[in-house]
Amino acid sequence: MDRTPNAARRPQLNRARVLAAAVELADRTGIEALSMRGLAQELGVVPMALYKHVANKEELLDGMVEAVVGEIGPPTGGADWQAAVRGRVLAARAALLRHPWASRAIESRTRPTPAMLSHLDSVAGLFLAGGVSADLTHHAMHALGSRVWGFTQELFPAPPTDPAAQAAAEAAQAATAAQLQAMAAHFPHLAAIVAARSHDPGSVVGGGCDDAFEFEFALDVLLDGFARLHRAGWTSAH
Amino acid sequence: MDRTPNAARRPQLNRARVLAAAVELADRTGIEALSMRGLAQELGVVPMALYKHVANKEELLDGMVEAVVGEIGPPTGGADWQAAVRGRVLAARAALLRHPWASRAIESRTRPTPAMLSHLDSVAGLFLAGGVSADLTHHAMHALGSRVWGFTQELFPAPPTDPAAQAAAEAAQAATAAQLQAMAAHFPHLAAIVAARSHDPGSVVGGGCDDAFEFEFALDVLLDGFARLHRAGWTSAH
DNA sequence: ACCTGAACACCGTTCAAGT
DNA sequence: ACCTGAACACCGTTCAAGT
Repeated sequence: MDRTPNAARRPQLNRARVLAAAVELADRTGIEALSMRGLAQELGVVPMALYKHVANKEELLDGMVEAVVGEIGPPTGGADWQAAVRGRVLAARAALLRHPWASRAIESRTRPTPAMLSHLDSVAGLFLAGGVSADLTHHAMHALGSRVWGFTQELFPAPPTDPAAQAAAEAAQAATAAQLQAMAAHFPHLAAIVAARSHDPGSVVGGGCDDAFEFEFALDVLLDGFARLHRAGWTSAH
Repeated sequence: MDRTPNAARRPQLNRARVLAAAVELADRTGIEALSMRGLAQELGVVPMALYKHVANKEELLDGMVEAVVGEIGPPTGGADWQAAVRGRVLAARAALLRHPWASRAIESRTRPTPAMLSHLDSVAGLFLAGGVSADLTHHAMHALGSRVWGFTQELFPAPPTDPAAQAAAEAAQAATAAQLQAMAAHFPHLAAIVAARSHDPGSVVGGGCDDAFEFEFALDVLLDGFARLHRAGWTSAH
């Protein structure tokens, strides 16, 4: 058999293989470099062959997000609601850290996918199971925002997800002493708080901060705030 | 004079005119539809003419962000630090709401622009002037994240900034009764908290929530948390 | 049913040439 | 000094054709 040259060396294309290859390619080259044509080439196939398995590029990205969000796995019960939500958010973060492009892909979606809704539903369920009102849970979920996916838009601009460009950006970011002095002159308050940063004296902005610490600090401030409002019987008066 | 046909009807191109036209075009058509070629056409000029005034598209976007962040204006002093920071963040939000594409443009920057650094410096200055330690200020700024620009990645995916696509998305989002029941069956906790939303019973996800309320709710939870840590003499042990 | 080839309507950007 | 024209190396996607 092997009627076509392609079938001789490749298993038949299907949606799962297309999505897996797209995830792998994005892991390797960044989301900006991911194109239908490049993905087709990776699969040893002509670009139009992909369109039998995904309707268009938007649906490809939906499928990739679905795959990553699906990695989060089911919630582990037991703890109080504050610890349970914390654990689930950090599990989402762990999944996203494995795919640096994923936060950008999630941001670019214009509609939630089933796996996204399922994850949100499970987080909401942890609040409600802990006795938090639907009203407070609703506003708490909004306040978490993209933090329920394990990321947030950071204070300083994000480095590109393309690994090569990322290395270049980090090299460019290593500030000289002169640049540091110029910054201190123009932005004295920033210079003061940058001096108070947790780690890594080698870089000035963007790098040099402990991402995990900052993420958990903010998460805990929010969760403590929610707990306080819950204990006080808070309701939005609407 | 009027040597060229173009000079007869248009003032000479310069960086400010290019940036102003880009901002206006993005306001009207969305950031996704903004192209160097489209912008050139808007200005009655050939695409390559733009490259005398901006190095490339990235620098064009830098300039646009610079323009919007520059609209925030200088801080108003007087109040306690918590109110001062709150006011400044809401001023940033007001500027960004005038340009729906601006949050996406800020997200896409890989390096802070001078106006961005200046705004960050002014916010840091408000904390420090209120007696908050550089250490706590640093982590508080990280916790605010993109909220210092007046936006955050919301829980549900963002509608496209292109006004036409936005209208289409909203129409598609108006859920039928059947869809609502299906959602309640699959995602019971989401259904429960959506039912507790502030406003607008006509839509199910994404719409239907009071953006201003959610933004200020989260901002106040964070600011209250920072104030509490400040009063308790909190330090990160590093 | 699935893949291919050629084509269309776009991009950002370079280079050499005009005035 | 500033703008133009033609070209290059890309995009996503359509349509009609192959097997």
